[in-house]
Amino acid sequence: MMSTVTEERARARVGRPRRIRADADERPAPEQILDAAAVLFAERGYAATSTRQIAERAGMRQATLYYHFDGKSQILAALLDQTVRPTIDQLDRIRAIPDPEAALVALAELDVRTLLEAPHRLAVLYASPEIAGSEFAGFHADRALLRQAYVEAVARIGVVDDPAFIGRCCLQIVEAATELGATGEADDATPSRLAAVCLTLATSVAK
Amino acid sequence: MMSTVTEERARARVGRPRRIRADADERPAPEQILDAAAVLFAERGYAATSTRQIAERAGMRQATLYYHFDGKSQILAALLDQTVRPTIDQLDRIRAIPDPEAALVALAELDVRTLLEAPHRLAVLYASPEIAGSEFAGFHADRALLRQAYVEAVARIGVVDDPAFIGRCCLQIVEAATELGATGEADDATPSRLAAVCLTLATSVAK
DNA sequence: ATTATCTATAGATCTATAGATAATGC
DNA sequence: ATTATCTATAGATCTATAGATAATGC
Repeated sequence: MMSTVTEERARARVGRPRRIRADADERPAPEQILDAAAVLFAERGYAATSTRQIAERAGMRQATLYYHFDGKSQILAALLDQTVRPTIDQLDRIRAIPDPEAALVALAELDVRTLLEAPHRLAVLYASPEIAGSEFAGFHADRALLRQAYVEAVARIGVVDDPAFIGRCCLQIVEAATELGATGEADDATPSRLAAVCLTLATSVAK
Repeated sequence: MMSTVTEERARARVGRPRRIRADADERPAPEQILDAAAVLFAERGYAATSTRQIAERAGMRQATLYYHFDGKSQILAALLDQTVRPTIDQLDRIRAIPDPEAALVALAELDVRTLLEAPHRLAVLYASPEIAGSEFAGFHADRALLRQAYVEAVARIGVVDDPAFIGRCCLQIVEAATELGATGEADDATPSRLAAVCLTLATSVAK
């Protein structure tokens, strides 16, 4: 009964305390690790980032990472998942939008927003051979679902000859968001502008 | 005088012979090294490729690389240069094309062809944080020249409101070539198709 | 007892340099 | 003498595991 009156005091953490106290960061350790890793992976790449650097930035010792993740690749896999999950989860809702043009725009806008909000714009790694390995097969399968959704959306509009190609181009344009974000060129208007570019491509008869 | 009659016999190589004879490869060592490195960098990334792996594939011992290049980063720098040099060298010629639309198409087609012909489509590394370092500043400066050329080309056409943004999108579309090439989706028609997409973007009034 | 951390380290790298060596060139 | 290679290695990593330890929970 008295135990309910612990509002003010931060809940004491179970387990041996950290040696380097990253004070005021009350988030669970896995979240701190993912956040630290995202910054470093996006800044210098996956292979060039060591587990020691990740741990240091997360305020813990290198070996502690392995209590929370099975290995370095699992950390990246979790992060990559965050860059596609929100969009994937809404694909059905988007497919149900009656107006085909509105559906493509909705898909592109959502995707751009997801990429820009993803931890430290991790999608800069998308094209990199660093993530070609089979450890990341789950991510690649998800990204294929997304690509397919663009192709479908373009096909539904029904203007262009080759929806597979144009859908692919749309995905490419949307993923430009990450680079725009990284160089500070992105703002609130970016999602709708990139979506407008996709719509232009999907509704212009090839000359 | 007699020395001119050495056609048939392969010219004997100066220097200690290689231990592992990569027979029938008569190219100069630096070329063999660049070729080996391009394959590996494109397949697994820069940081994840060791100098030992490069040397092995090039048919020599790891230390031998350092006779020809100052270090691993110089190898990548030389390769990156090859992915932009042919286009950069022709920028003036392209700027001189009288018809603005033809100029944009020529720029995009040339660039796509350069990217597809570059050693093992090394441009897959373009977006990667692995090459963000200052060792590659020369490459980044060249790429900025290219980006500027797209913006200019779009501005010359004079249809869209925001040539900077649309030019940026064109560059992104052109660089899609590398990924298309890597997944086997590219063919002879790819340069003109991607160029057509750029033209569509540059000549469609935003809706 | 359970949890989350720590210290310490094995074993496998990796880059770059030093210095020897085996060819050709003159 | 010059060139292009080799062998050997220093010194600095890096990932992952083993096992100890310092908290809370019951």
